[in-house]
Amino acid sequence: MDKAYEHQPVEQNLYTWWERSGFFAPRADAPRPPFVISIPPPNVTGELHLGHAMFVTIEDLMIRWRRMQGFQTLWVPGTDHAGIATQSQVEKLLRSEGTTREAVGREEFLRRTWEWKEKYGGEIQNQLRRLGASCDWERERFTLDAGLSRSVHTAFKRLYDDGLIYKGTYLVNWSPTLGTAVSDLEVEYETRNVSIWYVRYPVVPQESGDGSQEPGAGPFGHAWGSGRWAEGVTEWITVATTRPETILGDTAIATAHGDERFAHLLGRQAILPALGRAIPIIADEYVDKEFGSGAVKITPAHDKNDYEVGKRHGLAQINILNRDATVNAEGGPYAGMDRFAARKAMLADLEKEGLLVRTEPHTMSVGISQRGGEVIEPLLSEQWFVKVRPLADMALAAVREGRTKIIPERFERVYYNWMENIEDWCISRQLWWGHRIPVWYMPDGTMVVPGPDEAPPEGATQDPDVLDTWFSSGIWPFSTLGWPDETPDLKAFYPTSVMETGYDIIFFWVARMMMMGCYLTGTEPFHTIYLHGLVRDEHGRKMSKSYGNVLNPLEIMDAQGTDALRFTLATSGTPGQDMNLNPQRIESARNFANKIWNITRFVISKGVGQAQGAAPTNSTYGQRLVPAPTTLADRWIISRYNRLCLDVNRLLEGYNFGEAGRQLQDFLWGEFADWYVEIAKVQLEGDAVGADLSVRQQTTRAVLYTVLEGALRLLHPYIPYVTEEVWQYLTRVEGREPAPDHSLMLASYPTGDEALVSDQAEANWGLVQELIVAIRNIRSEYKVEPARWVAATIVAGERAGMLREQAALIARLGRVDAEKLTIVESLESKPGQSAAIVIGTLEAYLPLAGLIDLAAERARLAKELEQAEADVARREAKLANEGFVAKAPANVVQRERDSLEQARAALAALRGRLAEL
RNA sequence: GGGCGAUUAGCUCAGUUGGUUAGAGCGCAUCCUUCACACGGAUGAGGUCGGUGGUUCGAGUCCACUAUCGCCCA
Repeated sequence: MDKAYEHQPVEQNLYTWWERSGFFAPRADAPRPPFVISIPPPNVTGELHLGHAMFVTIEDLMIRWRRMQGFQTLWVPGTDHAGIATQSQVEKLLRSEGTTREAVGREEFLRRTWEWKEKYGGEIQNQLRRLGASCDWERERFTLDAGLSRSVHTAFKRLYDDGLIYKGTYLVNWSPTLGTAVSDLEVEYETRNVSIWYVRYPVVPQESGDGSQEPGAGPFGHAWGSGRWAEGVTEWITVATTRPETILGDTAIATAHGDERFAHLLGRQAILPALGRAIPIIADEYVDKEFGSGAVKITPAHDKNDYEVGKRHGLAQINILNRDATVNAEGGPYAGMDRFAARKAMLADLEKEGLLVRTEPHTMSVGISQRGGEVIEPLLSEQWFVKVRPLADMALAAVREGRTKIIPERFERVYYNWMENIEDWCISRQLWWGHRIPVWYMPDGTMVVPGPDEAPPEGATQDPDVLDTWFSSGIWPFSTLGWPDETPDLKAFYPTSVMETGYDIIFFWVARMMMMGCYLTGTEPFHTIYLHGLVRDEHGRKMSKSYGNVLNPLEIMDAQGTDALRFTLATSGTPGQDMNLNPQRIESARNFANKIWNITRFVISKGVGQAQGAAPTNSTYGQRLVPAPTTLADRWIISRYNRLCLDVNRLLEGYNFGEAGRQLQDFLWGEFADWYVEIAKVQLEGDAVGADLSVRQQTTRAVLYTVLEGALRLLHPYIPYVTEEVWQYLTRVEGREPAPDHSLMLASYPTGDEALVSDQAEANWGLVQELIVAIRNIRSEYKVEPARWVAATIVAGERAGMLREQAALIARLGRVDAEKLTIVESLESKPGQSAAIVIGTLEAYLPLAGLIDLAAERARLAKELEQAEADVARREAKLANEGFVAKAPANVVQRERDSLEQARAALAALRGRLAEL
């Protein structure tokens, strides 16, 4: 083994070996309970980012842990066709070739997109492999593959036949640059500083009938743009609007009920600027008297609220925009202009005609396309919708009744709130890349929805639109297992166990899977939803290319290793909480991998492992450890190890992956390496070999082996590569070919044994540790050269016997000369020129002739005395409190009494010592 | 407008049902190239746990209010 761990040569070899050996596939060799995860499918042409690294880390952690526990684990991988994202990429490519998708036609466009997918799709899968993902690649799926397309078709047909899918003309969110409708979820809202314009409309004089005019002409016949359009008008009504161009689509002006300012105008008509159309002045509950001028223009085809008002009053819906957001023929003089150009032109004309009363600054929430970033246009168009209420009710019940749990729990409320207020889901997209809506139209316009295995009728044409990508993602947990067919996989692995993903797609994806799963399969698609937080930069900023603070997981893996990245992601945060990723933490995690490497090097160098001829798989402490009396230190580390096993299992069961990982690191580094390895060096001393090893030496080796090997198992789900690599070194027997399945990832996960946890061993060794640290502290404070072995006298009362047994360790680890270490029950006269240590009832003296400055020693002890006094006072007060003694649990009170006793002893000892000096 | 989260050491974060002296990593100071590891070891400094009030024998932890920052929904 090299001196330092080099991840580069290790990772790819191990992964290839694991994958080729079929370790990732569920094992059918014995009846085992299943544990199943469907991967959140990344965009097929996407590139790995930290969000992917995050989900792979957590999901692989769960999968490897459950696999080692003996579950029949299946992690289904796959990719998503990502309609808009992929189509945009290919359109960009076409543009660079000077053409467009419309120009090349649908068939050619799809051919090009598949070509694109073949070229760039697949990269992401290899990147997931680099992360160590132990998913079953044999079962990999793609949302647009034949099987899944059939599932999508089946789902559509079922919902359609059940009356849960309908087509209709409604106001939808329109993305002009993408040229498609998007769902409510795909619109983000941004508060913007805009202007609000007050525009006055002429009111039709009472005597002039219906007020109809020549198109475009003002009330007295002057043309729009003449500057005289409003000449002669005597009565006006002023509205406030942020979108003057939509005046072209106005079909009413509304005021609040009972607003006296407008009472006399109700029932009369106003004349639309530019178009000269007469529109009614009405009253509606929607209008807020206090807002703007108190009167609002109503444009039912271009605003959600206006749409509702329009429906209440039977107003016409006039669509003034084309699909590219240019003004259509309804816009009269503005036809052909872009929506924003039309706004400018309209404002200029209003000004010219004297209709623009004033302009005020205004803040409002603007709908932005999540994908393209442009302003979303509410547009009236014919689309397909899912009637979600019945589905949502089933999905709600599944969580309410506890059949599906959400972790962290607080997201359950978010889920309820959304499900309860859900609106119908617009599922049609005016795109080409995706599942084409399986509806055909006969020449007479009749709709036909054949099943997936039926041919569409002769002469029928298929609906041109495709389905929202989330529609196919919504059935992912079961479509990937073969649904609607009752395949063996579906029977064995559905419903799945855990859905693990970021909380940012709880509505987009998780909620939709719940709805679709509950409805189409009659059961909740997973029992647990675990939501992780978002990865941000070290100062909590969102990572973005424009900001330049993006960390690339591939670069991190190259530089620090996959384990370093995984361990950092797994242990830096808590469930559901955003994580500020500090690159220094990744470095620490890299160092941890190196530490593991070197601990193993040490253990192996001591002849543990190969030389023992160990048969390690399924080794446990009970079977492996030489059944001989062990030292206190052995009992201590064995106790700590077993406690760790119990704690880690408990934490993992509770999805506390971070805490479990941190405890593993603390144990392996802070206890095993920092203490037990040093202890082992002492316990292994002597030149015996082979059968001549003393029992103590054999036991030490067994403990080293057992604890390290167990810790590697515990850590494997976190850092699979380094643990597997060193485990191979540790467990392989020289000259013997390992079994083909000799892999840490298939070893059993340690459970821990309560019987081996010893509070007494931990307390006793704890005291020894404290004593050693105190000796080192004195050495450090008095600047004793490291090479100098000091003398020490320890006064330990009834614990003298226990400490005497540890004399060799105290001497070595505290750098005390073993010849000059005395441990006594009590001491008549205390040494003079020496530094004193007081730990409860235990005292120790280090004669440091020539180094002790009496004044300094007095000051040092005085400081400790001060602390001891405060300690005693605090405990006395606590125990003097009747409420505490009466109400606190007995063990807590007893512990307090014991501590007080110790503190008093320390106080007395310190006072005595100070008096002597 | 409704809801959620965060606020703990210089920085990034832990702290599981309330119970000894609140922890880690990085950074900092002093020392150590002792035969597993300088990607290391030893020792240490550093925090009135955002604020106020409450519940309790006891609050970083529970409750109320509040400040700041962030997010979600409308």
